Amino acid sequence: MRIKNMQITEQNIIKAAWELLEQIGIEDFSMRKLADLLHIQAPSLYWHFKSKQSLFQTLANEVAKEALQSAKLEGEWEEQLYDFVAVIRSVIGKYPCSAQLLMRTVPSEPDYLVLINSLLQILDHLPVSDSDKFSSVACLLNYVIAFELDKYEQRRVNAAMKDEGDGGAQGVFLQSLENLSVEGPNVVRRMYHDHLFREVGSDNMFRTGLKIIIAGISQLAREQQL
Amino acid sequence: MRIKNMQITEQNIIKAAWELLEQIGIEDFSMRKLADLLHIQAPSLYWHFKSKQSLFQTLANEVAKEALQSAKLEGEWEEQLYDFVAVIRSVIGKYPCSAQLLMRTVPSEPDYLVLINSLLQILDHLPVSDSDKFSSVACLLNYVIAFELDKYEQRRVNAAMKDEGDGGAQGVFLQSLENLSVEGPNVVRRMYHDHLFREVGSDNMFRTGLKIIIAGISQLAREQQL
DNA sequence: ACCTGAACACCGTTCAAGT
DNA sequence: ACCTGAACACCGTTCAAGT
Repeated sequence: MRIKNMQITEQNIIKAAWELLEQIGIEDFSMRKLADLLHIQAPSLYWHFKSKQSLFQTLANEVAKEALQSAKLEGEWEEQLYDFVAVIRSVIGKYPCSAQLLMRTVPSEPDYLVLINSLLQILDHLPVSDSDKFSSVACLLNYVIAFELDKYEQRRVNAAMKDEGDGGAQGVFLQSLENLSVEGPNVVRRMYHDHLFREVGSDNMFRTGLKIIIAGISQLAREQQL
Repeated sequence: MRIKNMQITEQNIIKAAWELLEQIGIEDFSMRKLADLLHIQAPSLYWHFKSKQSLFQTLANEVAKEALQSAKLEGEWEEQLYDFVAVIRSVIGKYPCSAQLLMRTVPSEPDYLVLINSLLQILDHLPVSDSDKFSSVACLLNYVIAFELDKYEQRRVNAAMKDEGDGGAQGVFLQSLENLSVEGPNVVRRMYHDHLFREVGSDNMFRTGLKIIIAGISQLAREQQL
């Protein structure tokens, strides 16, 4: 007996799934817990989605869809690319665990394909081979997904190390940081002491990486033109 | 009773783990199956490794260690970077599922830190901020890991779609490819028809992406110098 | 020091049966 | 058409007990 006789539809399964991802993360996400949240039994979910994987695919596709809707394509191709990827990032930031979902999803869902197509369109007039365009788009997409993934991992690790003493993972990390047997300067340690690790996932770092890739694509086009 | 009285050591647990990853992939990897392969009971593994995650961390660290050993640092910084990342890629290709292992591992293991340090050292003399150096290295590392990950996914999906008719995932994919409701040219479809998707994971694509990022870093340094 | 047996608290998924 | 109960074949991990 369901509370308030609420209808179980694909749409509110999806809504509950986002909620659950928000609450417990993707590692602990289970079909049983999702069913609990909806006040139904776990096997019922399988009438609406043929597997957990296909539910995840649907969620990933929703992210792609929203990114597409939020995109505004204006200005030069560099600007278009920059803004589009920034939009993708903000959408990934909005939906919990969406970077992981996109990462483990093969881009076969329709909206994901349209997203890739839109990125390819921006580059289509550049004087480079199709193969190079493809590489460029893959590079950009991987970048934004991996960036948000790292951020998530960083937060998770920080949270886990929060209440530990010197014997914990934090202590081990600091120790190996100090004792790195490297020839030449211990650059990592220097950066750690400059609190640079706190910047992981920051807007500033995001922009830098994105600028690197776009400048690289630009250079590729320049070389072809000769 | 173990065959041939073989000693169970961390080293041969690790060896067996690589074997198991090779045989069944990371999705189906389990501590019980690993124990079977070693002819011991699953709980015995927990005397040597405190968790599955820590075993995976150790494996990831081995990959970093080998990449470090294989690296030869010669030439200009662009060349050093290019060669180093290429070496990392070849090592990832050698160890089964190592891209996934690196992806889900936070770089706290010593050799992984040394690896990052080595990459940072290559950039250390460039006239850019520490933050930019850090972004650059993160960009490169994410690139090579994501590249090999995509390749693995692509193979997995292709294998799964192998023996399916029009009704299967392949049919669905082709259909949505044809029917993409896009404004402007369907670039994705064009590329598919040019067999460009088969190139995913190719050496050629790898080089292109790597060149893009390194050219981008180069540009960053040039801008700072003014 | 190193290993096992039994158990705990979970999974994803299937399927006959219910309404 | 949509949902449930019971079950299958698994997981990771703990822990008292054995040698």
